[in-house]
Amino acid sequence: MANETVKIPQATAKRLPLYYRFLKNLHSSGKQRVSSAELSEAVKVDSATIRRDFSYFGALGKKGYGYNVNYLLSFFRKTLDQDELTKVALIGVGNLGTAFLHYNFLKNNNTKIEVAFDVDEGKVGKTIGEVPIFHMDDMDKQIVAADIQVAILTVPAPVAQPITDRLVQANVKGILNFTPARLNVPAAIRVHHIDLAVELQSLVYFLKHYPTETEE
Amino acid sequence: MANETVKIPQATAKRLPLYYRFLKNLHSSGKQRVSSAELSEAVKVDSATIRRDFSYFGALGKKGYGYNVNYLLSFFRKTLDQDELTKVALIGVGNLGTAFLHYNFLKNNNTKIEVAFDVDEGKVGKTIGEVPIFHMDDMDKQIVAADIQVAILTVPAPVAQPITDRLVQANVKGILNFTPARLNVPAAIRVHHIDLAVELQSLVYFLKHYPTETEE
DNA sequence: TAAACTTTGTACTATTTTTCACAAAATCAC
DNA sequence: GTGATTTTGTGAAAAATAGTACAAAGTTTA
Repeated sequence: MANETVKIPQATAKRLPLYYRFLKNLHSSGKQRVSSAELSEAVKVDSATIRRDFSYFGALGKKGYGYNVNYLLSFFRKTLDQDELTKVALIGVGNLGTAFLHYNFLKNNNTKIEVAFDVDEGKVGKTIGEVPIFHMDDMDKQIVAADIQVAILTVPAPVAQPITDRLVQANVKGILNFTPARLNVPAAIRVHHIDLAVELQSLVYFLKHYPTETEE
Repeated sequence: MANETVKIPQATAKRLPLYYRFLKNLHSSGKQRVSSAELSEAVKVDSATIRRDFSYFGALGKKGYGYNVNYLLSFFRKTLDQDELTKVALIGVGNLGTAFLHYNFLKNNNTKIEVAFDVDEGKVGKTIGEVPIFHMDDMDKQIVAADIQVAILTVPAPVAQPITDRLVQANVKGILNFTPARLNVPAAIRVHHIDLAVELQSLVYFLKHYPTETEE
């Protein structure tokens, strides 16, 4: 499962999907080769950092030439397990949840939202972006049955923890948490936290206190 | 404007809004005092890190006692400029944009979405969450007139850069970018980038390659 | 073929962030 | 009031991340 030889630094691992997307862009625009300097310009990451990131996977480039787009792309496809589908459930079909359902993650991606859940009877039974919406009461059963590995949590904050407990029970391994709640989960479960209000506030803080500073 | 004595580390600055929110919770639940250990449990940040973060602002706590919730709260309110309102514009009233408009940022916060823009004539003229929606053609004029400082960018990727150029022209100082595009802006403009697809992909990568590892 | 040029991969250095661990100061219990 | 307990604030160490600079190895040009 963990099939790389060396442990990749977390900071690097977070940039991989970004690299992958830009490589896809380059590929579809017909580009054959690319240098770390060009890539740097596009993704706004220092070119040395990019070369270092790539080097964790071995020597992927050629001196004086750069990187072969096709080679790099197929390498990353393997590395990011683009061939292996990860099944996702969306919990909470509010505005944010609906945005996710329309945002078709399946395209060229290794994740697919298979099912969505909500308490609103007006939504249950409908389909958004080809994803069927079920009632929250059926969540646990359905998630186990469909062998869902990841949940996107877009529910009101007060119910975030109890629902999380149910997700853990249902064998979910990762949670993308959009609620402001900080979730309590066993160590084996991975939670990524995206807090929209905090993002906006911290942007404002930086604006006021770091007048002209380097980027995030 | 930059009114703290010392430069606060960026990592610390990003945690401040989080601390602030949990302090508000504690306050409204009637708690008088709190230790770094308790806070650590709640926000999932190491207690030593919390103490260090606080210490950048001076000695806010009392040994053997902890921190006074009221004192800390009013201190952070000042520090985070909760009294000073930052005006925000929302560009692109799709699903994600609509989610923002319903998410009433005004409550207890220092930011307010004043106006929204879209190209869809069906949306122009309407109001969502008390925020009026104007046509994109009027954006530049309106943003200058309303003295908007921050823009939330929830538009399709292909138009992200041209719209950004207009925002820069209109004197916007910060952009919260939800499009996959990496924006080119002058050094003085701050861009925070939240890439939903990348977040999901990197969660999946961590799940597959770091079986039981520490949190993000 | 040879000289000029390009670009990687990485040793080394710098910076940032986190954590340990403990003295000092205060609280708490009785 | 006194001793046990709690908890901060921070020096120092460790860990993580980023950036500089350059030899090496290739490409390109002519």
